[in-house]
Amino acid sequence: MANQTDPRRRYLEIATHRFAERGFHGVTLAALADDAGVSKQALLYFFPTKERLYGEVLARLAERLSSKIDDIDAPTPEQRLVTYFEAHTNGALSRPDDARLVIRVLLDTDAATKVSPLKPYLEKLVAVTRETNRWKDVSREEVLAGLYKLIGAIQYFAISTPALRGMYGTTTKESLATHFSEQSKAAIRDFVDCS
Amino acid sequence: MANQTDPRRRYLEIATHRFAERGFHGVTLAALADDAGVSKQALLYFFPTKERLYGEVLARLAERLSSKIDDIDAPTPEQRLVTYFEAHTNGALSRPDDARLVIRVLLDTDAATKVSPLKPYLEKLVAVTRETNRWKDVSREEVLAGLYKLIGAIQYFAISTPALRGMYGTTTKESLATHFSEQSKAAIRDFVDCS
DNA sequence: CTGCTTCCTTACCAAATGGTAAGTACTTAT
DNA sequence: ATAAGTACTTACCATTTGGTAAGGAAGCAG
Repeated sequence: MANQTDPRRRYLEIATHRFAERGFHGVTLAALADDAGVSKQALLYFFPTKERLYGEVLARLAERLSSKIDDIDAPTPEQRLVTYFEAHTNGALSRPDDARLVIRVLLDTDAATKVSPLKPYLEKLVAVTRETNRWKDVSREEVLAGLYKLIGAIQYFAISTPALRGMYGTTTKESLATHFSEQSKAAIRDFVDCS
Repeated sequence: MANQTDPRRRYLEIATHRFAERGFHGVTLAALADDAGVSKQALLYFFPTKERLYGEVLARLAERLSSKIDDIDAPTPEQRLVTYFEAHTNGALSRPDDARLVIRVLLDTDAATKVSPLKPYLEKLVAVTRETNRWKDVSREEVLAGLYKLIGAIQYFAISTPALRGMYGTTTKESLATHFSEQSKAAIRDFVDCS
């Protein structure tokens, strides 16, 4: 596996997990190095600064988000959307790192930031959605608002799972996740072809 | 106004804003002191550590969240819910500090954290919801999952507004907010009395 | 006037943090 | 055999960080 042979990539994966978990300011180079079992300078050999390392983590995130839309192979736009959203829901609930990173990016982005790593992903989602019959003639803004309502709920729940486990225990959290998953799938179908 | 006479409270309000904006690790005591126009030690006079200051910020947040449910005066549980959610949507979109704080708490809470400042708020929401006819005989888990879907979308959009303004400009962001607000209100009514 | 409380100041400090400099072991190409 | 590149290491450093110590001005009670 590449983890064993490509140190640069390995460090990026460790950093992705930690930044997702604790945010940019909550992570130190020393902690990352410790995670990887190397010295700080092993990281600085590949990434000149902490900011640049974080930047690469976000660039890879953007790439993953976009490619998960592109890689879907389904005959109709409607099926593409449903397939994507269901996969996204399952993925976010079982491995919430990307959802956490996305939300951290949104939290840390102020109005002065003109370029966001999330923009291509959002644009792509809007484009795919507007290929469906239901959303064909709807304004970009209205489509994006609808997408936000759907994705927002999923992302929000996904990042809450550790907190829910802490508050209610594992079994209750599992039950919540099951209910949420079902309700989300209904919402997805509703989004794609209702009314 | 109390801002002029009660320095402790004034510091708490400044801290609330900054912690919402940048997170616990993204804020330094020196920056807060600078915001307030005093020295670091002015803050440490009232709050022994940064952690305790943050703890008080979160305690006040929890108090605000709960009281916003309690303070609503409406004849039926259904109306209470609709009133609450619509006020919450408007509030979150116009002043997203609390939404940001809530999401930061969720992000920073791991499964080991048994006590969350958000728990009383969630419990209260579940209780009010289960007073309605629609949710009367539904399990707590299913109710909470439904609430999450509704609130999650609103919170997620609320914290995104600066990023959306940065990506698309003020006018598009306003248009998005209007569409989102409308769609949310429909979802609220749907949640309370549909099917 | 004195003593007490409130709210703040300057001076200081140890630890942590991001980052630089210089050197080293191992592999690969010539 | 040697030069060059890869992937590190230890040693070090300036700055920032949360926090301590000590003291002082303003208001107010006796």
